Amino acid sequence: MLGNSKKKKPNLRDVARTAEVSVATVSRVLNSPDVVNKATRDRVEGVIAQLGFVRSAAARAINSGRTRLLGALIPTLDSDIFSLTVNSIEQTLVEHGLSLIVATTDDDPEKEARKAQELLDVGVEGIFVTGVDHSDALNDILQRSRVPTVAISFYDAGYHLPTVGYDNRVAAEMACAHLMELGHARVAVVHGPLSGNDRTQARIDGTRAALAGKSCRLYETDLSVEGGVKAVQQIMQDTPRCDAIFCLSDVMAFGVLNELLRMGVDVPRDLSVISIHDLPASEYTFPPLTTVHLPARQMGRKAAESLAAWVEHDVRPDPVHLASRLVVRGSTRQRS
Amino acid sequence: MLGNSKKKKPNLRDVARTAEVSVATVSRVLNSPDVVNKATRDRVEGVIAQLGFVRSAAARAINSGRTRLLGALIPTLDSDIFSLTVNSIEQTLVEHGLSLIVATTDDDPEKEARKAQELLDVGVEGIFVTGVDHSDALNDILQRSRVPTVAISFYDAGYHLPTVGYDNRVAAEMACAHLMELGHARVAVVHGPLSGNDRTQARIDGTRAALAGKSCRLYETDLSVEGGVKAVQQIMQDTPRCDAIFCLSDVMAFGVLNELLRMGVDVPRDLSVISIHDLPASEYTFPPLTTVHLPARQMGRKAAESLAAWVEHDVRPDPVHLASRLVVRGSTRQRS
DNA sequence: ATGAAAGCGCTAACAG
DNA sequence: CTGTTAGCGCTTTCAT
Repeated sequence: MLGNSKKKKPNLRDVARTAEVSVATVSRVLNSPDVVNKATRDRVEGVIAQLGFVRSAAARAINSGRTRLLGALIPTLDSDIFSLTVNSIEQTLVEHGLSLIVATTDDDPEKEARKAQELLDVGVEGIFVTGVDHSDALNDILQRSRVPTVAISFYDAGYHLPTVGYDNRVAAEMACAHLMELGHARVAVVHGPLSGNDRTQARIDGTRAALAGKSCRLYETDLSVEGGVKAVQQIMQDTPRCDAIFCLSDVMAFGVLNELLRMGVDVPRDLSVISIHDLPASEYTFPPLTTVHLPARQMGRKAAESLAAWVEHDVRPDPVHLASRLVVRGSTRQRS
Repeated sequence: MLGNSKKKKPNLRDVARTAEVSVATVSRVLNSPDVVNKATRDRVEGVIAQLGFVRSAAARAINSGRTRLLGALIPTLDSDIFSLTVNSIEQTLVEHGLSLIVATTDDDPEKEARKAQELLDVGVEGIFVTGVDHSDALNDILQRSRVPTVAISFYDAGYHLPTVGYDNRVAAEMACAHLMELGHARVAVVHGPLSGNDRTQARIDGTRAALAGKSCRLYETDLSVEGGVKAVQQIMQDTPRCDAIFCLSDVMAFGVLNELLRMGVDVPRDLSVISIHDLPASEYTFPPLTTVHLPARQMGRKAAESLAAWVEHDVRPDPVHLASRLVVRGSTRQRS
């Protein structure tokens, strides 16, 4: 119980005084201990421990010009869609001695711009943004601050910021190709909200292109398990005779699968279900979900490495394309 | 395109110089605009915009002694278990003008202590820790830094830190009580790793107490959907005649339900399945999962409000108990 | 209403 | 090896 509860936090000078050395010496035992006489060092370290001294991050930052803080603008952490990636980003950044501030945007461009400014205000040295479709406000803020920024979840080599992500359009095309191979002609496409979500838009574009000529009907719903459930109810009412349901995200597919089960529709006998994402749970649904694998964790790692390098060594990273691949499991089968 | 790409970031002095005023005036237009002559203010604001000046967070922090940064030590963001809470914490903190740094610990006490130190090093003013069982190292660090800290996911009024959470033991008891009401006597308990996880331990304690006298067998597995799948395989081999499976977290229950389905075991006819958590997906499993609702989002909000108040107004918050409640859905039924 | 100047806590020359 | 001292960028009296 050394807690001098009431006293203010001790600073470098306090330590120096009670250790009877100069502030420079204290600073040295903190930053390059080996340069300091063992005896003095021990004494100083003793005092530091005794006083419970902690260097002020602010003061360090002001001198070094570095905060070692990075910020991430993420739509939401409310589903596995982004939290896997954020988890991976954080773990990778630690290896570089960097910390991560998360800011959720709910796919609202205005909120995104506001939070970007807040991130800059707290002094982040780099930012992760999600997707490539942003408000002018955000682009302005990013441009004038000149803070290294990488865009994730979307690969686009021509984008003005380095992107680290997958080709959402191609992912959709892969799923559609599989559906067509299986002979499915009438497909219901279940997707989340379009506003502020370029990933969804790209997937829809890919779907439209791949399914050209076939009967394809779009169902917009919440990007959630519940959204999938609702979509199925709608679909069975509108298009009971479709061959397949294509969900633009596994999260909705979970709801679709379960609701179909509840309704007594046999997947894949009566209907194929396919999706995009391949979340950890997708391998264990009933039936196991056929889906296009998007390497969310790997994306987090790559993005973190790219931004870390940019921030640390001032090298603007090249865009990184992460290949997606179709994982055929039990929820799709040849049309009978 | 005002981007003087090569130049260094402008500072207060630069602004003052080009606006032909003193630094004090610039500082004023930034902090108390109304005190400054409209004309001067406009001019200064113009220069600020023109130069793309952004105040240094570090310098502000050094003066105010505030960083407006909070840190959260979270086991993982790899499942909905904590990401819902983190999402909610972040959203609440924004309302208080605070930012959140996330640090994942993988339920590893050592890593937790290390990350706590890192959080302090970057200057957080407050910390969220998960659970109440921590290494001495962490407790030391927390104590000497005297940084406001609240513990979440676990309610314990007697803990040395304010807790905001549920009574994990009671949650388990509620589930068991339901099972007993239904006449189930042989239950298989599926739980995640115990090491470093006091929530799990408390739930097991509650289970043991509530099920005293009944046949109850424990199955430890990964805290994941896959973990649930594996556990079922084990259970069906060991204890094929059990009446019920009690999962200590919904995440595992998802796997249990799906694997049972795959095996052709009818839930709830052949077997009841019950769990703890009530994640967004739990309402839509097949059959819908009977589970003890843990208000994860509300916990995030409460915890954030508590810590924000502590940090801002120096009022140590009281512990907050969040009631859990049994949500009976379709996965349990009277033993026949 | 505005300016001059003294710090805030620390790092980094530069001397000894 | 250790001390002196000049900043870092900004806020904040205290004058004017």
